[in-house]
Amino acid sequence: MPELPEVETVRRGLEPAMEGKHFTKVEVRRGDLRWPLPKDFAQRLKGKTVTGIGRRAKYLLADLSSGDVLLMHLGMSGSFHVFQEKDRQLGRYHRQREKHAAHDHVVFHMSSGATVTFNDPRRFGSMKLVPRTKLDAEPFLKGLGPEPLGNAFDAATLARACRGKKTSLKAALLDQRVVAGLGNIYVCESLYRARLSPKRTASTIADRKGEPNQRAERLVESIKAVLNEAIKSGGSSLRDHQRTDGELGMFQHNFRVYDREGKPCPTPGCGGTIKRIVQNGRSTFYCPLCQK
DNA sequence: AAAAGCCCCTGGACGC
DNA sequence: TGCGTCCAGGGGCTTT
Repeated sequence: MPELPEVETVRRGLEPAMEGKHFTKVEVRRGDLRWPLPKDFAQRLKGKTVTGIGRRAKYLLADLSSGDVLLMHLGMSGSFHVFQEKDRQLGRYHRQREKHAAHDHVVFHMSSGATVTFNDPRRFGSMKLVPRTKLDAEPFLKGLGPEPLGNAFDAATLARACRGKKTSLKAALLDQRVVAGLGNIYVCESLYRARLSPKRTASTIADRKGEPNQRAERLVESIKAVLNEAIKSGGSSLRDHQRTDGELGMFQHNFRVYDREGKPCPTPGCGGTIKRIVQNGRSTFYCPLCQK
């Protein structure tokens, strides 16, 4: 489900509930997520204080007073829900949770009285405890490319990463080693805004020396703009993504191409029709007329 | 080494 | 209403 804007939305929702608080109780109802949680998972969290919650690409990282970092990934269908004591008193907890409670796999009880529930129907999500001193060597994080919203991500960086790549631009942008945090939606939307075809060979945004051309400039600008707008809207809610307060993200209403097969291209004067193709086994939506 | 394919899993939408 | 089929915001691992 969640790409960078959704994960960032979740991070911001978890922050007030968890930062500076300690775990009073941790329930593991189903430990068989993408990778099984270790036997001592709950025990290693209990009593520890969350000193901060960060994000790297689509990973959430909770820094703990024990020196561990709790690494969390939402997979395709994972979500976190925060309930305050007053929610429970008002009966909100029960009303909102009963339908999905079967997939509440991990529950954090925080010293603030807040309950943080990890729900994940497909169980592609994961959690892992890593000593902070070993974070640099963490395999899941090690190969990740630059953060697309960071200053280090610019046309030169992207062009260098795409230099000599024979694969499609779409596949290159989905590759987390090239740029970290984009997924199927925001790749499609970025390519549309940059007026670049998803079928274009990735290396064509750079010259032979790997220097960026004007396509690379446009693409980087589009990526940053789309992600920033999406974060402002609380992400996109298609099937599973919700904010930690249960409210929906709103960016799906701003999709220009994603999931809009057969609809008119929104580019003024274009007159094209959004097409769906399959690349590397995943849907791509684009306008064949104005995306070259 | 790079690129593409396979798979993990559940549920919703669709056609018959 | 009850199937069966296809599809889904990811990504590690395996194969080509």
